Amino acid sequence: MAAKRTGARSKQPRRQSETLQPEQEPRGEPPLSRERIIATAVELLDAQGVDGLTMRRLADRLGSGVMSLYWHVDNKEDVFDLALDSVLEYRGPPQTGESRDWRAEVVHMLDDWRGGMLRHPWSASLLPRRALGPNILGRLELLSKTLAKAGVADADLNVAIWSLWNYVMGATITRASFDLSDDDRAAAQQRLERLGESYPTIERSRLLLDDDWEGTFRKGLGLLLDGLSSRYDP
Amino acid sequence: MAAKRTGARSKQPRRQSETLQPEQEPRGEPPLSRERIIATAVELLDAQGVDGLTMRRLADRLGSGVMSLYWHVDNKEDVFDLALDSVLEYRGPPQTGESRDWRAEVVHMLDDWRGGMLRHPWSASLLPRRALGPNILGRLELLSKTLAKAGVADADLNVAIWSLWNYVMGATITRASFDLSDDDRAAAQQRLERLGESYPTIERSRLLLDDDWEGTFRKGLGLLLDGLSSRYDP
DNA sequence: GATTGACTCGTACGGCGTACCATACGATGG
DNA sequence: CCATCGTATGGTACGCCGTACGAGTCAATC
Repeated sequence: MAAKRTGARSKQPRRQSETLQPEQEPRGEPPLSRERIIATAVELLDAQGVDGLTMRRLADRLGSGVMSLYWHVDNKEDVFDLALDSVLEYRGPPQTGESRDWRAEVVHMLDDWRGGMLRHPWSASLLPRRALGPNILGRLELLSKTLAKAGVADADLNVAIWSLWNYVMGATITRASFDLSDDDRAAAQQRLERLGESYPTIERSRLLLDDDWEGTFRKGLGLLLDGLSSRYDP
Repeated sequence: MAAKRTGARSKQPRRQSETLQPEQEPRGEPPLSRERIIATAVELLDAQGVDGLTMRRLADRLGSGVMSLYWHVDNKEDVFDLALDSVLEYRGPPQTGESRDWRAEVVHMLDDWRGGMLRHPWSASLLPRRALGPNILGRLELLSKTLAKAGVADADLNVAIWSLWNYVMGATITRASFDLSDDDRAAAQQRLERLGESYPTIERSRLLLDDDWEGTFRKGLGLLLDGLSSRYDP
């Protein structure tokens, strides 16, 4: 059976010229490492989306063999977990630690969280399906601490946190998905126009064409925090 | 080439006995149809999750060849779209149409929406990634109409709708994901205990062990609607 | 009887994740 | 100096996937 396989262009074995000493890394690729794998995975995910990440492509980008990856990571799920956590780091609010009110602090962290996920649109929909990594737990801890300091009673703390979580996740997943396919909105608009009589109200309000994601997010978050405030610090 | 394939138990060509008229469908499998394919896909998704649905398994369950499916559906994505929409139908509020206040109406629809998705836990995380089908558009239209009738100004309508959407989607996706893996929570608890010092507040509030999803959902939704009410019908 | 259109499905292709195994190489220590 | 061993690399192969292609069956029609 003659191999019909594609190129597999032989990579010559590093031995390019013995007179020229190897310097450090002219172009022979730095060695594999967990960190480099994750960074490259994030690049690949940003460029090609969730389905675009395959172990083969990842190895290609790294200039290595596929199976070499498995020395550094357990499996593909592991790559997802690590890439996801790497994108959720939080450096904290910009100013001094004490001068701001709890509401500004909360809004800043949530906004930064959402921003990080939107810069890597594959991340939002991945987050709920994976175990919670250290960075997202850190954000929850900070949120928890801020709200507690603001006077939210222990009994109501979890409701408040999960409500904010739900809102941010829903907003970001929705936004990231719509972002990926602008034509979906065109298609939806067309469908709406064809079936105009079926959906008069959302057609009139141009719900699906609303472009002001940022503003809508902030205002909705405001509604939620209003609900919180009216209950806990009238 | 001897067929090494599995069973493929030859379906005799319906011609079983000309004296006995064919009844309707003794056990020869009803014929393939778009509807039967979708119903079976939903069964399979419920039983095995998103990754459990493959065209081969689907065909197996239907007692047909794999490629026969492609006469009735375009491709696997099509199957997802149809299965998803089939799960999002809304039959409306239980009582007479006029007597209830807008808030009860909204809560009922959103609760029913969430319930439907949780009965099919694969559906929630699928919804944002696919084009909006007629059933979910119908829900948005109803929501839109109810809020408009309740006095929400046109300019604020989209913010209100998207906020509710975000909240419901976030809550349901999160819940459905946690549902799938109870051990995630055990693992998270363990991690929290090992790293107790890193996350004291969320450990103390037992955030990740909170079991009252239903109650948390309702209370958070209450917060959001409070924010809405305080603005639009003080 | 020939033709057509609706429907079914076997085969095959390219791609996937990853198990298994052979290899290469620096450090160790006899 | 050679043997051994831990670290790291990667080729091959297996079983699974989605689906293109084209051959087949069968009822209705001419």
